[in-house]
Amino acid sequence: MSKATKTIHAAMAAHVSSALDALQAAGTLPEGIERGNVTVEPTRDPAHGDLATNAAMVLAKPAKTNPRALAESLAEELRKVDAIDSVEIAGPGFINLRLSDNAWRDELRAIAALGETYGRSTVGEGTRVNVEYVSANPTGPMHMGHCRGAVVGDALAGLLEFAGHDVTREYYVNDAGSQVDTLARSAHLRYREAHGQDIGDIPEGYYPGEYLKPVGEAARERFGDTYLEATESEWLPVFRGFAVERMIELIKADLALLGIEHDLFASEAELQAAGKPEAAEAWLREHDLVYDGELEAPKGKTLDDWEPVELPLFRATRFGDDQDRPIRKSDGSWTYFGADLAYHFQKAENADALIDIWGADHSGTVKRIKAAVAALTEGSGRNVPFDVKLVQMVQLLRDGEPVKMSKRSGQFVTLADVVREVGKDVVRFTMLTRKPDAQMEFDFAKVVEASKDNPVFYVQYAHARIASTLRKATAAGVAPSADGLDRLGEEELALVKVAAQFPRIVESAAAAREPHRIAFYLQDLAAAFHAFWNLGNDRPEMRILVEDDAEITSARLFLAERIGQVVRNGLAILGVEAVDEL
RNA sequence: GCGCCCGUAGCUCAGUAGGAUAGAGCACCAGAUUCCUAAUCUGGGGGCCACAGGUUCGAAUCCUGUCGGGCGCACCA
Repeated sequence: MSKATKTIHAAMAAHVSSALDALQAAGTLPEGIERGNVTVEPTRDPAHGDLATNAAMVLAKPAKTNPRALAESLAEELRKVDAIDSVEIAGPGFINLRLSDNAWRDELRAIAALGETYGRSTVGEGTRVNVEYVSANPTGPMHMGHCRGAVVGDALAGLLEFAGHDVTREYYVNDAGSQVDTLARSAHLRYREAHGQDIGDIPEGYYPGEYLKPVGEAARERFGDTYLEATESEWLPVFRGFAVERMIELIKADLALLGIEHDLFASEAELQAAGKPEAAEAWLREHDLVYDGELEAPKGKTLDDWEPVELPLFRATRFGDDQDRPIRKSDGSWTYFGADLAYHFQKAENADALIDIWGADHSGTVKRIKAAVAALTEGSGRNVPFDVKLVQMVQLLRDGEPVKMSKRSGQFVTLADVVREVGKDVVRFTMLTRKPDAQMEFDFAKVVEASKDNPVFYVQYAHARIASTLRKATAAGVAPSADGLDRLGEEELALVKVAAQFPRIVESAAAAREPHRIAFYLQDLAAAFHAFWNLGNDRPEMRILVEDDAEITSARLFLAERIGQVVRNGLAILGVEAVDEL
């Protein structure tokens, strides 16, 4: 990023860093000191100034001096910086910085110059991150149980991209397990139905959902009566492939409603056909990470049919798991874990870091798959950071009453229904108004409510207010302009200070891999804007549009336009569209 | 029995890689309204950050233990 467009917080961090360099050059501070803990952040209390650094406190010990003395030298360096108005030492050794009003006005110009790239970061340094999310079994349409993981995964992917990573959005299709046999049988049943046969009630062990009827119809069109009288061993493989293909189309269409499009659908069946699990096993055996052994009977619960069997076991305990894990079943086929392990090896081939988004019900399997990736790192010497993000359940409510769902009868609330009812943007934003590892409620009535209690509305309203004001200004023949920015005072600059935080919020949210922080930030920004707006209620001279003062009006319009820009940029990360009218 | 997640205001939740006097909304109390969008606004009360130790300049945050809640613990997927 060029110096001209360096955002203010980045610039200040750089100034502190240069000041420390100067102290080292002068011998005040020893060379080679670890600065990782040095922070430059906004203060909580405006009385402390705009920014504070803990540098003196953190570095005092390794520098073998006391914090106040070090703070004095550092303060002296920082006073040389133009943008800094005052430097004060406070408390145990905080250095409080107050920036000049012009520095904040410049930030406004920077937002204007950078436009939709304001807040973009290069911290990702182009590292290739693979985010795997959704990965619902291809046996039916998406239901609300999949929704949160889908949104969180997609928003995280967007966030990492914005922070400078090269992101791959991947979906793992579990098309090799026994549930696909069930799908194929259910589809064949509907195929017979489509030929006019009376299939009666859907038997136990079949998927009952209506969504398979069109699949049966399509099968009739494709295959005619070829498989009507055939034996199961003849039609099963055909119907597996056919039904899975249809289900993936269905799922892609559902995801599209949410604005989600994966880069890659990785098939478990193809993975197995390509011999990836065998290759992984061979490699692990070479490195003594897989051996043949017996599992102990599970403790704390009694299994009547427990029999010790020798199986190929992965040494998961070596990487922190509670027991070693079988990669093949006694019949020689792959366990889910065995295939999943190979799948993660495959993903790691084309990525520098892996992230999985899972439902919380899979928490028990986190350790073994983390162990698998750790083993890959150990065996190959290539470090592949791997994160599993668990997403908690969503309780669906309608006016406070739980929405009944029964998977057994095939009656569940589909994602498509919900998106059609409340809209994509409401679903996406609402899913991000709580940190993912906390359970949340989703009330159909509340999420569409037009009040400030509804975060989606509150943020959109800020954007719409700005758009409306700009429209009104245009009609009155006034345009935004940076010419009168000097006229912007304390109240306006308070708003700029919130907006200016956006780039660092992006960086910290990306580092923590927590897209919900963007949603919370946008609420803060919207609140700051609404607060500024409300000043005009009691003080007409504080309104954006001030009659008989074109200069202040233009300057405030310039400000408003920039706030709208930051709101848009934030919403764009989350995949939510900003609206100009409500 | 073991593992993971969680415990912050009456309620729902934040808390920015350990920072200064722990925040917001709802609810409650007291006020405001000829308004660029009142689709509200201003102010106020309200906390042993589950509990007890520890680490350090400093802990809601990190470590240990206890209590309480949730989830998981098969060659399932």
